[in-house]
Parts: sequence; structure tokens; C-alpha cells
Amino acid sequence: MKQETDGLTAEAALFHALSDPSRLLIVRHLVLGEHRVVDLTAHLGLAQSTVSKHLACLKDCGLVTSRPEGRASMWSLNHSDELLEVLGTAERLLDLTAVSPGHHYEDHHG
Amino acid sequence: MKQETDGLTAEAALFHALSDPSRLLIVRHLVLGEHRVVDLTAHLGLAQSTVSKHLACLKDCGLVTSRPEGRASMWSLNHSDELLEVLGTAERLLDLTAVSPGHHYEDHHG
DNA sequence: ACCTAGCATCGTCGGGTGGCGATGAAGCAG
DNA sequence: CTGCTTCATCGCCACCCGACGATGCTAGGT
Repeated sequence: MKQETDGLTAEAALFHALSDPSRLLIVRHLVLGEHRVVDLTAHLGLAQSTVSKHLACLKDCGLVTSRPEGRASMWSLNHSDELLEVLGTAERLLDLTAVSPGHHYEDHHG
Repeated sequence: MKQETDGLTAEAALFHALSDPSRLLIVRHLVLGEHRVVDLTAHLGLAQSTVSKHLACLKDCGLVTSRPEGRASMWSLNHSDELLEVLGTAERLLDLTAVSPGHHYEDHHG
């Protein structure tokens, strides 16, 4: 029998990982390639401990991976294709949602 | 100019709306069609106030809409196609994530 | 008019979470 | 070895959030 509840929780956890602006910023930055914690720290303007915690959160969901390189850790996305598809579809959904009130819809759908 | 920060916050809010098992369950139930609050209440086993709050949350993100019908409110999904695409891609991402790297398990849930 | 059904909202409470600084381990430079 | 850098973890704090019950409103039934 299929564990709907379990899958639901896992899916909720995945979305939770993406439900924070800082983490989204981290993900978008990792799209560009591997980055160290200190790089993300400088880019986000957050404390190093905060960034590490965010990375741990993303790692728990399997979205990112850390590769040790000397004293540093190189972080990168795990399944960037699917992840970007999720983000892209979400943005499209936002575009559809963000229609200004009072603005009437034009009936040509592309 | 484009407010990246604002879009980020909106996207985070969208994912936040999907980051709760109860809300995911509501969405999946609304896929089947319109439903009243009391129906969802019975289906989820949650208090009516809780369900109303979840629906308000989903409504704030533009994911659902309420249509007044008598004393009741019929709730339905807004952009079910794109929303289902987001959920589907997320599940696919979970499938990829659930596999430990280096160890290819033969047991796939299904 | 009166009661019931359905719903949104408010107040509350316990747990979860993001933010920070401090600490300690691990690796590079001298 | 000493010192510096980088990072993960811990403790703390403020805030957010999901859960509930209670309240009040509206619509339909009698």
C-alpha cells in the first residue's frame, strides 16, 4: 500500500526548504556553480552560522551536496534540472496569480 | 526595474503555502473538484477553524478561490494545471532525492 | 420569529524556526 | 608549533505558525 502520508510529509519538507527567501537565494546562487559557505555568506549578508544552517536544511532535503575541498566545502545543487523546473513553474504560477485587481483579462491565451 | 527581493518573498510565500501536509492534502482534495469547508474538515480530521485558516493561507497565495453558495463556500483550485505541474515535478525530485548516491537500491516505492 | 448549519475571525498556547554570537575541529601558511 | 581561515554545531532569543475552542455573522429550514 502506498504511504500517502509519508510522501506528503516528504513533499511538505521539500517545499519547506524552498519556503525561505534566504534559502531560495542560496539555491539561485548555486545554479551558477559551486560555492563556498563564506562566498554565500558574503553574498547574502548573513552570519556564517545562519548560512550553514540553511545549507544543512537544504542538504536534509537532498537538494544540495557538499564536497570537501581543503578547509572549505564546495556546495552545489543536486538535481538542478528538476529543481529549476520546479522554481520555473512556481514563478509561472506566480505570474498567473499576480494579476492586478481591476485589470480585465484579455482572452487570448498564448 | 524588477524587484528580485519581492519576487523572492512571493515565491517563498508560495512554497510556504505548500510546505504543510494539511494544506497539501487540501490541495489534493480540491483537485477532485469543489468542496465545502465542512467537507474538508471531515476529510482532514481537523477543526473547522484550522481548515478555514489553511484555506485563507492558500487564498492569500492565489492558489484557491472561494465561491459563496448559500451558507456554504465552495472552494476550488485556481490554476490547477500549473499547480499540478509544480507538485508533480516536486514528487519527481523527491524520487531522485530518495535514492542514496553510490548505492542503487532496487526497491522503488510504487 | 426561532433554531440550525456553515463559515470566518479572534485569542491562546505549545512547538518550530530564523537570526546571531561563541566554541571547537580541520586544514593551510609561516 | 603557531597562527589564520573556514566551517559545523550549540545555545540563546524573538518571532512565526499550526492547532484548538469560543464567538459572531449569514443563510436556510421549521
